[in-house]
Amino acid sequence: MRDAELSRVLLNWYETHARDLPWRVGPAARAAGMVPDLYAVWLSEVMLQQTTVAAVRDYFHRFTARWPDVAALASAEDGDVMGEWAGLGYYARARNLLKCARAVAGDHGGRFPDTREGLQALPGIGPYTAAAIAAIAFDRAETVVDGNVERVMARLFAVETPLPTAKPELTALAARLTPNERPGCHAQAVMDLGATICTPKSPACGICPWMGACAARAQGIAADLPRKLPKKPKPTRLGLAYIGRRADGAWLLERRPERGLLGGMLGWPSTEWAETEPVSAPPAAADWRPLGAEVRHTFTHFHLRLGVMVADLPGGCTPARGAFVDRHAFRPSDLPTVMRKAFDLARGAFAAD
DNA sequence: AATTCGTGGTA
DNA sequence: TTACCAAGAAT
Repeated sequence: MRDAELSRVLLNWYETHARDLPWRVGPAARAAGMVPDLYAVWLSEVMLQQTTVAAVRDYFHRFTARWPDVAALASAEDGDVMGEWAGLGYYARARNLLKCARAVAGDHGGRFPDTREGLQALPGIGPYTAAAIAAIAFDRAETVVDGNVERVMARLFAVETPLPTAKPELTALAARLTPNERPGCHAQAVMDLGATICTPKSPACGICPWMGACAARAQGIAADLPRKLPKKPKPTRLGLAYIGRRADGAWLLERRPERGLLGGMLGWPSTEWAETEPVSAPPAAADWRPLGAEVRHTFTHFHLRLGVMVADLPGGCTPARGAFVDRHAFRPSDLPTVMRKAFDLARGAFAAD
């Protein structure tokens, strides 16, 4: 099958199998002249970086309900945006989201650039996201290469070179298939194919529109591709978190530094997380007592075993670190997951109010 | 160029 | 329980 033929077959499949997503204008509506909302496309693409559709859905609805457009988001408080992002992970995305919104509102007259190059100059928009927005929102013939596309191309053309070495080769193959007609639908079609048919494990080759053309399928190695370089083992780090409540019910919390792990997020004051036994570092003088249990949490590159210390803090308490958050202002949902897990473990240790 | 950066679902 | 994986970007 020629490249143009492959693209046509895929687009036909997409007409009837496109997933219905909140931020998407489907192929029928698009053919009728509907255009996706640029803000929705940008927001969803950033949220979808290394994140599943299922995890993104509710966050997308909450963000768009609270901040309906880029101007509203640009005017938001940092802490509100970080709190709304809490639990979704990769928090640099939220910091860059705000930087990007403010750059668009301030430097670009409230309009996103309409080219891949212009988009990629913005914070948090890399090669994938720039191409995706250009293709989906502006219907430009840009080649979108995400994990789905890499997998689909590796199988369709039986590329046995392991990732990430194979990335340039897979990008070139994907570019070959990018049509000048309806490139936005094409980009979403390849990704939908990867997400629903050409899945990482046990791909549904039997119902794949590209079954007849797939080289890996012909060789019986579809499920073995793409090959990947072995990854490094994750070490285990140890730490202690301090969860303190003042007599009036206020909680002692700390805004984490902008850079690094959980950067910009609210959290419990804590020791360093290292592979050695943590050195005690209570944020305020009090009778800290250990909980009987610890939080186990796995980050991208290490496992964490987080011990939890709790204390009732006196009314006139002046902490060395962190600040008190009023009991009514504190929302556990503002915390990143590891901190919320610690709170869930500890809350029973405090007297009910 | 290699590291860093989250989380929840799944086998 | 463990390891793998997902619409990657920044440094």
